[in-house]
Amino acid sequence: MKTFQASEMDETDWRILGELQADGRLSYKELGRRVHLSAPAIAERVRRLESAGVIAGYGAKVDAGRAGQPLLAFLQLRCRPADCLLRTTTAEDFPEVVEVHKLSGEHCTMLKARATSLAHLEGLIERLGVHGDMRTHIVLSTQYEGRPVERQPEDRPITTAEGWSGRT
Amino acid sequence: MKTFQASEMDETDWRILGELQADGRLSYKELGRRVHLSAPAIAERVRRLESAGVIAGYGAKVDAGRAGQPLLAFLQLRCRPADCLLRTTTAEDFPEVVEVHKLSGEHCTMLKARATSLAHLEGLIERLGVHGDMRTHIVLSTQYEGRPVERQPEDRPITTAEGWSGRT
DNA sequence: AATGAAAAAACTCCTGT
DNA sequence: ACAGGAGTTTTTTCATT
Repeated sequence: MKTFQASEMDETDWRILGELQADGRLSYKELGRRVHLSAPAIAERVRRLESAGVIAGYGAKVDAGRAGQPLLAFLQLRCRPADCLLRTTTAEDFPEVVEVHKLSGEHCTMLKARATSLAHLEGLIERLGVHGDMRTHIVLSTQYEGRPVERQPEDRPITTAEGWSGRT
Repeated sequence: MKTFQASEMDETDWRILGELQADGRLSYKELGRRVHLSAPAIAERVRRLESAGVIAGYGAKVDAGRAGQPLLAFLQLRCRPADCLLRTTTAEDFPEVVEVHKLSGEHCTMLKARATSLAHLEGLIERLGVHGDMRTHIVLSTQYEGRPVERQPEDRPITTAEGWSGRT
């Protein structure tokens, strides 16, 4: 493992990252053509990004709807600590849950789940509900998902009330 | 484009889908070895999944944290219809927003956003806030994300109160 | 980092079952 | 619908500048 900081990534690295997120099967040759670098130069940069863990792997993007799971929902769970979902169950118990995040705030967990039908979703909610209070948000439509991670612009100045400015 | 239903996917198709989601760069030969099929047979199945849109593409998986964006937040927005986010802005205005979903319920939109720092996140929230009420959920840690879409088990029977059973 | 050549690997076609 | 093998193309890697 290399010590490689995100801050060391130059514009070319970000372009490579963008291209590879859009098409993970690009050859070094084609990738080089797009970012104006030779294949060996590309190969070295990609290997560096991989060994630094910036590129964690490559995967097929599956359209869940076309794979028979058209329903998407966000479920906020406020567990009873005694039998919190994260302590008493395992990922295999809920194959429809595709993301699990621990949250700040009153709801301890945010789940993202896919289901084949409303009946399926209903059953899932019922199975999850025993672990605590739940707030369900059914997605009507998705504008976009899986947007590539890209370079962020400089932090913009934050408007601060004059009387409360942090340090002068 | 073929008329290809998700219901026609057999166990082998699901295994292929699983392997390709885990590693989108597998060769047909290696993929065939794993699911016990020859390379030509695999190639045909993969092409069928691609042209049916079940496989929407291939991409590099980027570790946002290692790419300099360690912060993740879910933002629920209840827009004023007049200047709803989805009507008055474009994706380029908010590169930190990686997902946009329209929701049922009182909050019309669920956003997922990544930021480089708390100051950055603060600025983002401020810029988004002008479009309506917002509820912010900062992710403390992510248990998992990007779980592969997999075959769902049969719908389990839903417990129904006797006196309210739908049809008898 | 670019170029060019050698080596390796992948894909596809074809035939047979 | 699938397996096996040969041929062809592409990709990767190495040496050199």
